[in-house]
Amino acid sequence: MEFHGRGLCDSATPPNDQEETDLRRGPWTRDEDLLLLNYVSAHGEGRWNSLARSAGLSIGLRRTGKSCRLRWLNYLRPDVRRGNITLEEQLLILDLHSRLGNRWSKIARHLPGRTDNEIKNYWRTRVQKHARQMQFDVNSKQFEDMVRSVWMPRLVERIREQKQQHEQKKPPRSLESSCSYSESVETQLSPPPPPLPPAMAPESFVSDVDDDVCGRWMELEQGESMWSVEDILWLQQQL
DNA sequence: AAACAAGGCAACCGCCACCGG
DNA sequence: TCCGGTGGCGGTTGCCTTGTT
Repeated sequence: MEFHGRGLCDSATPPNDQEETDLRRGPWTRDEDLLLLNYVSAHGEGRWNSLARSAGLSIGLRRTGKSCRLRWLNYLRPDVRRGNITLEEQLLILDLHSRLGNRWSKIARHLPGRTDNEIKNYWRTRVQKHARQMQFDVNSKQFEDMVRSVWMPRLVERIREQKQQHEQKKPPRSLESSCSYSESVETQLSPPPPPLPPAMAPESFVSDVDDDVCGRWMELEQGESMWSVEDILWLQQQL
């Protein structure tokens, strides 16, 4: 879906007179984006409040420092990655969330190009929705256990299926040497994340993933929704 | 075609930790 | 030690798009 939401207004509709004299709020215009981009490329990140003051005086960017920072981090930063959350990313988010909880910024550090806001939105709109559909409290131990013991293995299964379909369409190519799931996460998604607490996943699950996830994190660009109707039926059979 | 509902996501808000004076 | 400024973080809001009736 091509959606700019509150994030981008057409610059042909300028703010009204009252807003001209005050700090602006709401959607950013293309002109504002350009001003911020130019300023950051010239002066670098950080010191957002002084940036806002300076830019407000000199180039007419009437935004708070907080607003500038948020716009830069979530939208304008050159390494921001857009598009669907891939199956591998879904798996990683589930895994990390089970260990870290709602520490979105920490989770985001393990997914290059993804912002904490994006991951948070993904969790709230997709994961919580399906938890509700299955009548689970998303904060319960029961839900966490099911994510680890049922949903994550299912995701791995789907990754495997996707891989097989992928390889049927492409000439075979050698994979990197096999490594564990956790190793693959640590090495494929730079920058290197801080050490995680010991995995709570059953050993069978961890070993299950070994050769399947390793070496393929960057291959599959196009994700799909986490749970289809078939998935939910399948899960219900497992319970 | 219009009205409505649901989904998705950018942006805001309030709190907190950190740092320098 | 205190205090104000600043930036980071998680929760929440509100608007646009898409799907359905």
